[in-house]
Amino acid sequence: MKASRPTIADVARAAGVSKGLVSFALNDRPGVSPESRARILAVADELGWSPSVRARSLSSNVSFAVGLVIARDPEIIADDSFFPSFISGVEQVLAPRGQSLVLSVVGDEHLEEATYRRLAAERRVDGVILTDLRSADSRVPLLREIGLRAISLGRTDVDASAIPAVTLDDAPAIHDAVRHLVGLGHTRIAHVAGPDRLLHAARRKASFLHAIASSNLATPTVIETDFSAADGARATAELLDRAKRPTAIVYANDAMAIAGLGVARRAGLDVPRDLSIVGFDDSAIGRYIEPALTTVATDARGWGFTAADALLRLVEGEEVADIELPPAQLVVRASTATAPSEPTADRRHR
Amino acid sequence: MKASRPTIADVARAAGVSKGLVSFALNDRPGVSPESRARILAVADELGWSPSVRARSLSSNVSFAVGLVIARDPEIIADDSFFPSFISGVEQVLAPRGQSLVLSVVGDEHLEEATYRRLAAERRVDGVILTDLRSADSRVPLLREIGLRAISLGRTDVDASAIPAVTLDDAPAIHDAVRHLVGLGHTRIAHVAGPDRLLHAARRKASFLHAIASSNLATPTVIETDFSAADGARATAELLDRAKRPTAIVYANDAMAIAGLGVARRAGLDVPRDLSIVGFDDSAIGRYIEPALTTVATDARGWGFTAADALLRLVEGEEVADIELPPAQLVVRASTATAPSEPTADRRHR
DNA sequence: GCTTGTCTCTAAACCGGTTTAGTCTTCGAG
DNA sequence: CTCGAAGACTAAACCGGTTTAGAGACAAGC
Repeated sequence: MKASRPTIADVARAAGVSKGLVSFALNDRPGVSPESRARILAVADELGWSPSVRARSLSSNVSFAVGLVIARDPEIIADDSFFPSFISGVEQVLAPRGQSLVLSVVGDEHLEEATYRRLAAERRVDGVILTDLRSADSRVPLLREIGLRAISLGRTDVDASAIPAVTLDDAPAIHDAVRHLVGLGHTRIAHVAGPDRLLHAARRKASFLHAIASSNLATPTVIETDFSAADGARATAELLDRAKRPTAIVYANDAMAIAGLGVARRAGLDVPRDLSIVGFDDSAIGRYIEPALTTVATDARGWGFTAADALLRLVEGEEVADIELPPAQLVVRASTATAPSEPTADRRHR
Repeated sequence: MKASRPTIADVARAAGVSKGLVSFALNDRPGVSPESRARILAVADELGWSPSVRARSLSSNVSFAVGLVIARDPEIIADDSFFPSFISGVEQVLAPRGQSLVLSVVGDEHLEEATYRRLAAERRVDGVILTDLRSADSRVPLLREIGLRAISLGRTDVDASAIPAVTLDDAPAIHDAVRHLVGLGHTRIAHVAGPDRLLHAARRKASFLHAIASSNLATPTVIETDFSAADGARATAELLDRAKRPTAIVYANDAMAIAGLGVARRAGLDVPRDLSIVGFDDSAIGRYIEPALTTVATDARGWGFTAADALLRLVEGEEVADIELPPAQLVVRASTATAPSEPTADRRHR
């Protein structure tokens, strides 16, 4: 009539063996006779024994959990469909392996370092997944200092060998997007980019600029944003206000593209007749708005899956090499069309 | 030159006292002279000591973590802006108190029970926050069975006293929305509801029906969905296909409202001239689309904050009573307007 | 002077596992 | 027949904290 759950000692007593042997048997380690092993497992099962992570963590110096620290304004996370999909991919790996995900959302980057330090000091997690890499990211030396293993989404520019990366190449899709627009006759194509300090945002921007250059177009306008719908709207308004406004805009995420579409419409423009719009993310909403959003699909779920799997392998001591996922794909829908003939350029404003 | 971090024993040795006394001093417990306490704290600080949650958890039988299990398809979470805001509110309470959030995204409800059981069996968390309550929710008896403390978002219909609830009343805002539409001359107002088995979705539907009834309108059409943008689009198409199509639609979330707007547009309708649309969530994107979405704002962040705070108090043994948050608020923007005069009802379809 | 009580502190048990050192059998090789 | 090695198993240490029982010092009360 024990109130609390059975411990390994209870199992040992019931099976008539020592604690140590039970531990061996339960962990599939050699040195246990087949009969004893079977009996121990049977008894453990009968008693409804299950291991206490607490005890196991303490003695084996392993947390059986991985961390994910997201340093973004919650509103921006909400606008972005990346994280939910990403996290579900991570879970898909963790759950069957008995691991947990410790999530921290820290709002601003100043609390970030403290959060990683706490995770490491308290030994809450065995490793972390690094997202939203920044240029000269201070987390790379920080993680080394506090001895926390990590996998990064995209390669860091600090010390590429320090942290294994799972990469997903945006460039081909962005080139395709620009080529697609150029093919439709667009020559003034602008880019509403993410924060320049975020490597992936910078990389998308660079890919964009490169694609424009290789199409022999003039240097385009690029406006930097914080990835929020609000900032996407502001950037769009700014672009449309220009004397020679762009006839196409490539956004760094769907939320901004959708907000931009709203702004364009309010400015009296028809999308895609007067303005073509390309998003990035392939969010569900983009498929249903009118016009349906031409966008770039990245496999966020697969990214989470792969990163989590790599991290667990890393934590278990395996050497993990960088992993390259299939590149992002351009999805052409209805928000892009033939460029307007020149005169149209003045139908703007009110 | 110790490689690993200092333990309480190191501090004790350095301060010339016993382990036990160090523990007392660090936990602000009586029975330590002021001088000893000061010295111990100074030494601990100097050595850079920080507690190991692992050890602390094992000996004190407390996990210092709370769980959140989300049983939804990841795509639906991505469409929904609730969880990111909610989680950031939760973090705001947890982080300063040294607690962690263990997140599980389980995709479908069948894995849910196993997840809770695992969380409890492994003693990963001290309590959980229950979201997306269902009618006759099996988690209520389950949590009792496995002895996991919990706070629920909204009151359960199983045994209201079993789990303290943090409630946020949608009804006034939904009544306001209906009144607002009725005031604009609408008489055929439909509702695109969430899954009926979700209590909050059912409650929103009930509020809607009640508001319609008290406005003396005929029983309206209600279509049930799974909350996804895709299903919102389907429901909208179905509504617009009816002989007597509604002139206004109240959606159970913004994602569906936005998808519905796209469908309406594709059907050749102008929003809000031919069809008024009301969302629910006050997502950022809704503010920027054209027309800007009339919607209902709920304080997801505050909900997370309050629920997490209540849960921690509960875990510490305090009696926690139900907490009622300020009700949701209708936000009128541009997607609602005067009802079209009757003939308009036939401009639909292609 | 002796008891009682309070304060400060130590030693040791404890939480529930893992791991190491070492004992006891058994069996094959020489 | 003896020795060595392998296999099965036990006892005990250990992880890093918390908590309890109790020791010693000292002051107050009778």
